[in-house]
Amino acid sequence: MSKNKVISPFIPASHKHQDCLKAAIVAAKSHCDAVGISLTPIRQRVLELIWEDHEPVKAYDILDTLKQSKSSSAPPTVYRALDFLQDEGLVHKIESLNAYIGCGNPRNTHKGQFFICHDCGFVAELDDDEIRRLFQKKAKRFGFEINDEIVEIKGYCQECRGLKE
Amino acid sequence: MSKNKVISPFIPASHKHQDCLKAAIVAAKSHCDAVGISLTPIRQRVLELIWEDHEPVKAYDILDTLKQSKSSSAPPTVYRALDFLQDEGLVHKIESLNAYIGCGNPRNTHKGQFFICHDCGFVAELDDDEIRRLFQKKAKRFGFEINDEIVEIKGYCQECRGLKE
DNA sequence: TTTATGGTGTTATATTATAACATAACATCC
DNA sequence: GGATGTTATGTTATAATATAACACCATAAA
Repeated sequence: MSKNKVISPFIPASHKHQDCLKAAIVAAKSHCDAVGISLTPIRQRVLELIWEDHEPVKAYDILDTLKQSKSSSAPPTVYRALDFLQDEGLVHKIESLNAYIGCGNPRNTHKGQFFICHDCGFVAELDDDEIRRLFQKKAKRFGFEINDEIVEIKGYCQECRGLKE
Repeated sequence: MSKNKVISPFIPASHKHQDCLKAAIVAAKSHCDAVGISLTPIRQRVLELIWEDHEPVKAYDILDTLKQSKSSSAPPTVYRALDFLQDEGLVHKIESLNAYIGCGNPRNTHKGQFFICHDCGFVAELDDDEIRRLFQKKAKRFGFEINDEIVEIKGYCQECRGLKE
């Protein structure tokens, strides 16, 4: 089966984001139930904070927020939750920003392709086999066996480009 | 003009690396001369250290080496040199490794696509328009304007795959 | 009841990168 | 020649990101 999915599109800043967040939590819960692992309160809270917006979130920003309600929070609190969420495909790290973004399509293995707007910070995620096939084609030429891919494309989303005109 | 260049291929570990290093320094000097900027001793030394190998090099490893011959070296010494070298396209940062790799094809603007071997650490660099065109095609669908791309593909090079059999 | 296991608490530290200000060396130009 | 500008470097401090190591506690399995 070939995937050319848009996992997270760019959506108008005006959208009702509460729905995105709720859907993400529901999906996360059902994923964890299905796999038999536990979305503990800390992990769920971290995931919620990451889904506060469609922008990548920094680990220490998460920590600052956690501390407000739970003074025992420390860097390992956040990084452990992030590790868990990343392992489960609920969150991806944007390497070039040292920041973390929610994924609405939890599957253990996939790595997305990210489009990141410089202006609004929104991130769109694709899960696109056409891109992967092209990488495979390139790799094959010199006998390289791919097992991980990082694709982070920066620029300006449609909405922000409109504002600039 | 369409580019489908292999900027740095995977080459046998047995190759005569001194030649790679020399060529890189010559290319860097002529680039800097042409552009009218100065490859100072510090900058050249940092570039040489990065070209010690075809593996990405960490900033603080560079610093440790610099300190051996020049005790005044400090983090800014290295990061300033790295900034200069990156601006000139002489060095690229591998975001997912927080490490820096030499580029034998200095041009101010380009960003390569990197293939990184998990085993030997070698990095191959492409400068490939077919990949860029595919990104453009994807971006166009949702009105995204690309101005920067990060592509870091991990896996196993031919030589290391051979060793594993 | 013991023994694993998974999750969290806690302290400390490692790693990566930048801010801010001072100084030096050299060029230009009145 | 002296003022000024520019580029590069020196120096100290600190910010930002991430992990190590060990203690503790609950719950499940044996």
